[in-house]
Amino acid sequence: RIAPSPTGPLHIGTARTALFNFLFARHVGGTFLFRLEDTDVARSTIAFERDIIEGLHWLGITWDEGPDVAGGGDIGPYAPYRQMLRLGTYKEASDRLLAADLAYPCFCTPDELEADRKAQEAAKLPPRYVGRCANLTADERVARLAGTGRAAAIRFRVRPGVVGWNDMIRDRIEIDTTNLGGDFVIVRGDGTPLYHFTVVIDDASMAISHVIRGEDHVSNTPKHILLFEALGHAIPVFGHLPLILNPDGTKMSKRKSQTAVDDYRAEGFIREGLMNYFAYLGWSPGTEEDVLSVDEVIERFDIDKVQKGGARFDRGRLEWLNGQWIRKLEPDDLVDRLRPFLQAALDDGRIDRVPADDEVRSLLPVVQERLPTLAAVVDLVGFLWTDDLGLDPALVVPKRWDAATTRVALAAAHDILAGHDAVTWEADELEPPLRELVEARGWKAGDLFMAIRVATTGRTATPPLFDTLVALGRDRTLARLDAAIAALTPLG
RNA sequence: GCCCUCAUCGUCUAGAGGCCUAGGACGCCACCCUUUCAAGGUGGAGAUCAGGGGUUCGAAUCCCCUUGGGGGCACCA
Repeated sequence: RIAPSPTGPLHIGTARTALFNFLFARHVGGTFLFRLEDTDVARSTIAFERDIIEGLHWLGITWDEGPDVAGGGDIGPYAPYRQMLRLGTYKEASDRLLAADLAYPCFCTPDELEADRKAQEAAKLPPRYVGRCANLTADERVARLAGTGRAAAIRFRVRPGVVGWNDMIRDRIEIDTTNLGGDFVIVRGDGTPLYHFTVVIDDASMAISHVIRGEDHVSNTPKHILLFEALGHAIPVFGHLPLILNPDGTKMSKRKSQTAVDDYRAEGFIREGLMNYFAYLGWSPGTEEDVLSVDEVIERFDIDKVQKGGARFDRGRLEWLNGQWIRKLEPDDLVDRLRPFLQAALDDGRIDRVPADDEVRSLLPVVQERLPTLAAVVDLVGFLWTDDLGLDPALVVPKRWDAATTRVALAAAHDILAGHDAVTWEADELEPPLRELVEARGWKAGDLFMAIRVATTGRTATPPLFDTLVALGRDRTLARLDAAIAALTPLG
C-alpha cells in the first residue's frame, strides 16, 4: 500500500516508495492499495490530492483499491480510503482503548508540554511525555479539564518492555519502549486522530499484509506494533526502504533538491526514464542490466536485494537514463510528447511558432539521439522556429579565418546554394558542390561548414549541417546567409 | 542528549568465505568515427572493500570495538 498525505505536491520520495510497493505487489501477484492520509486538515488540499494521484498515474503506477481520481472514486472492499471519511472507525477504536484503560484523556496545554520539553533539553534528557495526566482520578480529571479549559487529547499508554520485528530489508530490529518518548497522543483535543493511530487502524481494517515505507519510519514502528497489540490486530510484515538523499548525503529535501515529480516532468523527463531511475535507487537486479522497463523490473524485483544504505540522488545518471528511453520511443509517440514542450517554448517567447507534427517528425532522425530531455529540443533546434537569431557576427568567423574571408566564403556558398531549387534541396545534393568549393579554394571543409552553420542557426553546435539546412528550407537559408554577410561587412 | 540504523570507485551499485590482483553503469580523460554537437566504438584513470581487532587454511563477505554518516525522538505525516 501507499498512503500519502495530500499536504504537498507528489514528492520523489513518495513516488519511489509507491513504486517499490507496486513492484512488490505486482511481482508476488498481491493487491496494491492507495489510501489518503488527510487528517492534517489544515495542510491537506484537493489540489495536492489531484497532483499526487495524477502524478502517480502519469508514472504508470496503478492500484487495485482506493480513489482513482481526486475527490472521489473510492474503489474497493474497504472503502472509504480517505481517512477523514473514516473518523467513526477511529472513534470506535479510541473508545475501546479508553474503556480498557489502554489510553487516557490528557489535559496538558501546549504551554505545559513546551515547558516540559525545555526543562528536559536543559537537563540534557531526551524529550518525553512526563505523564502528568496518566493516573488521574475521575475527580482530578474534572478539575484539570476545568483548569485548562480545553478539550482533552487522548494518549496511548506505552507498556514497558522490548518491541521487535523482522524487517524485510533490515532483518531483526528491537527497540525498548522506554525510548519511545512516553505515552503518545493518538487523538487531538479537537477529536481528530493522529497519524500513528490511523495508520494502524487502517492497515488492520484494510487487511494490509506488508508495509513498505521509508527508513524514517523505523523508530515509529514500535508505536505501531504496540497499537496493533492493544487493538488485538494481526501485525503486518514491515520493510523499511533506504532514504533518497540530497547530494550532500542528508535526507532529500525541497530546500536542497528538486523534489516535485511535476518539476521533473516539466523539464522533459519521461516516465520510463524516471521509473527506471527510481527503481535503481536502492535496488538492482544483481545482473549487469541498466536499462529496464517497469515490466522487466517487476519480473526481476526481489525485496531481499534492496539496499540498506541511503542513495544520493544523481541527476546526471537520471539524464543519461532518460536519454536512453527517449531514444527508444516510437517516432509518433515522441512527436506527441514533444508537442507540449514546443507549445511551452512558444508561450514564453523562446520560439515564434510551433511546428506541425510532420515537420517535427521529419526532424527526428537527427534530433532523437540528441535529447537528454524532451525540453532540450528547444535548445537543440529552436532556431528553426525563431525569426530573429540574434546573430553575433564575431561568432560567424571561424577561428582560422578573418571576417573578409568569411564574407567571401559565405557569398560563394550562397551562390551555390541558390542554384538549387526546391526539388534538389536535399542533404546529399547540397553537400558535394560545397565540398568542391572548399577544394577549389584550398579551404578546410570544417571552416566553411562552421561559418554556414553559425550564419544560419546562430550557434556553433547543431545537428548535422545539411540536414539542418534542409529543415530550414531554401528561402530561409539564403536569407540568413544574406543577413550574415551584411552583418559581417562592418567587420571588414 | 537518548534510541535506531548504515558503511565497496566522486555517484548508483555487483559481491551472501575461496570464482576478487573487487565487476558493471553514470560522470571524467584519451583515441576512433566525424563539418560542429550528440550518439556509437575502443581504451584509461578511479575503491589497500571506513579503521582496528578477532574467527578461519582462507574475509569485502562472519563476530567485536572504534570512527564516520544518516534517521527518529510533535495534539506533522
